[in-house]
Amino acid sequence: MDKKEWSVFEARAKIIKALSHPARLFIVEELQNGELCVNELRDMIGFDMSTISKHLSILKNAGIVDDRKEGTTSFYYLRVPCILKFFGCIREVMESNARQSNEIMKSCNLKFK
Amino acid sequence: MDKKEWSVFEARAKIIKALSHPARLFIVEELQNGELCVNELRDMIGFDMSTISKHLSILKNAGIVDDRKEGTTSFYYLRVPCILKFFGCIREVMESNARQSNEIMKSCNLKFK
DNA sequence: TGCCTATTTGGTAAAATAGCCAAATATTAA
DNA sequence: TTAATATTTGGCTATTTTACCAAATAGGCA
Repeated sequence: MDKKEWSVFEARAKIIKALSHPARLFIVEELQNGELCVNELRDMIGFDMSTISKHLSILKNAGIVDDRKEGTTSFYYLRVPCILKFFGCIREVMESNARQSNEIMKSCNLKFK
Repeated sequence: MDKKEWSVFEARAKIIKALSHPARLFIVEELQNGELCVNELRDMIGFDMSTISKHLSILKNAGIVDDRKEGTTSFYYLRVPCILKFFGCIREVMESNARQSNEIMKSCNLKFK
């Protein structure tokens, strides 16, 4: 594959990678309902504030969120709402996986409790 | 956050993480056009065959692709076509990023060549 | 059986990621 | 100016990821 084409896939992967962590997924999902500051997210998620701050900077660096300063507080918000369409698809994958597991269980004559 | 809720985000993150590598994105995109074997993908991407095989197993493990054996050959195919909707959104993020860079350039009186 | 082809698996080294703590920065209030 | 608050940054360690090579596995065919 040529270098130029590969760099397109790298750029896409960078954005997706920014979403590939539970804390960051949680943040994106929460920001649907409006902006939040680092403090508030820390209280919801429970990691160290510095950890949350770094997750936010990864999302910001990917262009998924942006921030707005007010005094000493940084309010983060979703910059690209279409990200939310992602979740529908992820859900489909999970349901499809569950269906498959279910069939395997059945074929072994097992049942979910 | 409670443990159970967190595990949902972990499950989602696992699926997204499976997509967060340029080779794996390339594979998914190629599989839109029909199934391919490891060999063919190796020729297109250029990594070692064992590397490709491992990328495929990550995608399979996430439930995104599945395989069908024919003799010694494994044909891989997309199991969940909705994955493709992802790319539209990724593109939007990239365009939005480009727009922003462009505005920063402008505000510095610079232009793209 | 023994060889050839296609793929997977195990091992390993280098790089990236994630979390915490402590320290630095910045803004507001006293 | 000093103190208090909100956030970011640097440093460190532990873990995970990635890619290669070599070896193992499996099917098809002479």
